[in-house]
Amino acid sequence: MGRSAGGTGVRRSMGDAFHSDCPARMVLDHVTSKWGVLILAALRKRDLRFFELRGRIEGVSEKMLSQTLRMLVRDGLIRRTVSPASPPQVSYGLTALGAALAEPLDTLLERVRTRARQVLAAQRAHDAR
Amino acid sequence: MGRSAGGTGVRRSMGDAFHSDCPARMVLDHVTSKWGVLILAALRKRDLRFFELRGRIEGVSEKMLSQTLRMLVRDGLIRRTVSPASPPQVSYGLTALGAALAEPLDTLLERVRTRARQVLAAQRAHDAR
DNA sequence: CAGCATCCTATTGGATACTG
DNA sequence: CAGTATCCAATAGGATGCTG
Repeated sequence: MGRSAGGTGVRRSMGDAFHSDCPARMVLDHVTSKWGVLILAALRKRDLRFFELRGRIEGVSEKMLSQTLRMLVRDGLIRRTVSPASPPQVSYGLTALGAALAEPLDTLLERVRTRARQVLAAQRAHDAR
Repeated sequence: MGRSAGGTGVRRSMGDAFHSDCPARMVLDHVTSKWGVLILAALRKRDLRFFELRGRIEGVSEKMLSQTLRMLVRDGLIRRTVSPASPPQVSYGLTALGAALAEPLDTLLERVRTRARQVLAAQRAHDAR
């Protein structure tokens, strides 16, 4: 059966889909979400503003950027700071909690980058049969 | 523009959606996929058979397990070994390439586990407003 | 045991347009 | 600049049933 009748109406925002039981699984999904990884890794070097993030993370839409940012801020992994100015200035940075998770993610990212070609080669070899 | 006309018929299996340009992004998505993380981390200790993986990774369906496994094998991150026996015996293990990526993933997983409660607390604090 | 095929829904996420 | 809202398409992924 499952939620054949559309569920009992629980309608949370994002990523809380079915983690009511295992919190770790929820955090993992937030953190390894398509844009979450890239955002967390990008913020390791220094705090960044919205448009800086958008520029650094290729292919992200404003919608997904703000949506993911909101989620990670709620999770306490990212801190949002607003400086009162005429052109609004908002910057995002890692909290201690966020930094602890961003570190292995950044390591992963580096390793993925240096090995992407090998994976491509493996795929071609595999498909050759 | 984009794929308004349904694309030119390119129909690959999984995860290759729109990574024709950036291989690293594709690898990242495979590796941080919902079940990919868990599979890679689970195989760090030792090789496991299909049913062992299914047992260790709570909530995974056979479909997603075999689908993700197939993808990771194609990527050259996981090695699939078949022992000829009357009840078929297939075991999965990390390749050197897979191990390099599984390590930071496992670190991430550990950190997520120990910090899940803090995230939950942050969410509650955030929602209180 | 170790899977694959089919059917179907929920979630992801892109495009576009608008706001403080 | 820093978003939000709406609409819509693609995909992830669960349920179920079958096979070597």
